[in-house]
Amino acid sequence: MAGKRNTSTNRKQQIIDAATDLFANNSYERVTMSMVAKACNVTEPALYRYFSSKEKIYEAVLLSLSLKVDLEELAAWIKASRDIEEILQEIAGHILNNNLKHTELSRLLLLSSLEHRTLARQVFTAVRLPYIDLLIDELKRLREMKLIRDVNPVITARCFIGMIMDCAVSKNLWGKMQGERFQIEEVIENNVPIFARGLKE
Amino acid sequence: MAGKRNTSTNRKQQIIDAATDLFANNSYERVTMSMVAKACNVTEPALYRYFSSKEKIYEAVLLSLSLKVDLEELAAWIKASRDIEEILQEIAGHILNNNLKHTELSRLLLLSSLEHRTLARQVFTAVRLPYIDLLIDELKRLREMKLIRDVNPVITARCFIGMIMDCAVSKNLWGKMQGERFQIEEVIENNVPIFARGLKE
DNA sequence: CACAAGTTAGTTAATAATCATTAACTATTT
DNA sequence: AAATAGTTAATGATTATTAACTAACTTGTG
Repeated sequence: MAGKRNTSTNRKQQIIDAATDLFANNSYERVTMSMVAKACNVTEPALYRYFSSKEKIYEAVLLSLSLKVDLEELAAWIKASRDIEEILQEIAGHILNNNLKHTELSRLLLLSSLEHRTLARQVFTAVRLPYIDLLIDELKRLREMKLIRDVNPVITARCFIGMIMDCAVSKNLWGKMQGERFQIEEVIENNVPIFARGLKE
Repeated sequence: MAGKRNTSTNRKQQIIDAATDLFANNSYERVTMSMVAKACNVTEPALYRYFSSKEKIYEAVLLSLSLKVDLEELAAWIKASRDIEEILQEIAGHILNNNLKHTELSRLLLLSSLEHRTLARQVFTAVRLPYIDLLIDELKRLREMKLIRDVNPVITARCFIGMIMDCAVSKNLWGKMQGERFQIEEVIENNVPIFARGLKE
């Protein structure tokens, strides 16, 4: 009945992918090994060949997510700019389109940070903090050049990133509300300029 | 051994209170009937006299929360104002201090909307939507008076409320980050003016 | 006022389902 | 033949829920 076999690395990645999908839509405890196994077309004990526990699978999922956050390119691009609106635009676009284009990710991260207290910090650090730190630097830089007002860079950065992440989550979660459904582009186009204008001197 | 007995209404409220606390700090599946029972100093089957299932307890918790959102007073206050900054300030303050002063609540609501798909809409409607609708009206009003720019009121309102709710959640969740811990007042004082300035003509 | 009869609030003990994990074994690949 | 990828079947823990019973209140009637 069994037939073909998969290679170890393939299978491992398949498990992570399937688990990512599941954890993004259900809480940690609601995802069962049976669900993961079924999604991979194997039996539950097969999973234990690759991960010693459910917790380890979860950790692998988080790790694979944080690896995807690479801000090198974005940072380089941004540091050449002197316009806060352009900078915010780029950051928002990067969050919404590049890294969190699978919007499951933003859900997963929020969800995990809400329920797994110990992992929350690590998740936050891996995904949210890099953006915040980048923006803090930019705010300081522009402030020194007197291009923006004297705001608290830490609070402001946290707030802006939070706003964008909330958009990412809300969009798919609450979808059509008040009779209207919006595209990410519309949301950025409307909100980023508001924030940018408020920062300008 | 048994001794005193509690009245039905007292006990029911006690169960809801205890469950609110538990659901706010653990996900739905992580909260067990045993935990709820212990918190109420009764045995598990006793809970079934008041609620026919765990799900029903959860629903009762959500219901009791949504009942607490009363915007009458806030709405009256706000409609007298012609200053967008003042309006945003009041709304933010109301969210952060009045309704979500037990920050567990905001966690619980976010968490539940993230994992219980069916209840998500109902939770959203109960807690988030009233604020959004109120702000939409105000934005339209001020726009007609040419006091703010021509922005999409729905997107803008959603975004602002999302930003504030994210602050409420983030504050307690991630607490001290980047070496600094902020008070809600500081956060409002920094962010609301940015948003308000960006909206002004 | 008394007090039996019924109702309500609670208990202990059992049930059935689900879940993560392990043991022991088999088939496939190298 | 050695190593790897997978299986079936069992285990033990936890869980929500129910059954069967008991103690404490309430009420209607003499």
